[in-house]
Amino acid sequence: MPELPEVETTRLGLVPLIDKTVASVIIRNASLRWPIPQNLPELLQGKTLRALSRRAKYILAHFDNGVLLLHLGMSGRICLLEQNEAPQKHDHFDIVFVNGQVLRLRDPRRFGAVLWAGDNPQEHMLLKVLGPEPLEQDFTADYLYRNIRTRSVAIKIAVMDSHLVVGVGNIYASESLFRARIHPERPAKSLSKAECARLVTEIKSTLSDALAAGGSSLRDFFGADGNPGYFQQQYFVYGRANDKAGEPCRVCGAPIKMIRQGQRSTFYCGSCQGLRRV
DNA sequence: AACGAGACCTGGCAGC
DNA sequence: TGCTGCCAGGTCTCGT
Repeated sequence: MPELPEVETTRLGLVPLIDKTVASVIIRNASLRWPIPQNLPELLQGKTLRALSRRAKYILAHFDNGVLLLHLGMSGRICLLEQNEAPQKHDHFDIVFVNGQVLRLRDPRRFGAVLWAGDNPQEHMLLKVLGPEPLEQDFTADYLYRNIRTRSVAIKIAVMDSHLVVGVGNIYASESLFRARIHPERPAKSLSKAECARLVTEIKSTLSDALAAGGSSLRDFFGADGNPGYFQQQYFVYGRANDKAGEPCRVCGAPIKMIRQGQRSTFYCGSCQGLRRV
């Protein structure tokens, strides 16, 4: 589920909780990626949610006394319930508000996180090492070019590195490289400045398009089934091949290919994304 | 400094 | 039907 658009969609869905006060916090299973702090109930009880922001794939919930970090990992989902419901198997964490609304984290694989970052979240271990936001102005062709010049890893691996730029997950790495006509196995440092410019442009537009699509599915997102926002999306390459065969490229008709990079699946069109300047 | 592999977990599905 | 193995949207940590 959670690539950047899902996280942002989740954040927007929680906005109705702003200015609501916490009645209680329930930790059913603290063993996520890092343990949920046991003192969270005392920290949050009686405190009011003042704002919601996002950094990379972290949701920052700003309370009177500090910031709670929420990360969805691979399989996490946060639901806003209008009233309490019986928890299901993987419902690990609730924040119950005095008006009866409930923020509930469901995460089968438990790669997600719920952490207390105090009143200086930008200095938190996990946040202070992050690269620029892809949609902000400081993520430029020049920035990318300067920061991959010494890196021989494949460009697809590089753009998924959160120290370089945040928020580009496995789906959008493949999609952005396709749209920029760059082969995913190209060594990062082999990209020209013009290619960096294309890639930056396409990362921004791919994520913007996906955000718009995610936003459009907001109404469904917190429904009983928690429909993800991807159902109406048409990927150029992601998921359009397996080991044996590929569906035709939407641009040129050549079969999409699938390879493994860094233990993840990568999809590309060998014709549109030819290996040049290696 | 940079890289690759391993680690954390559960559920779903293909193949036998 | 039931078992086995592989795959999945993330990202930190460790050994080289």
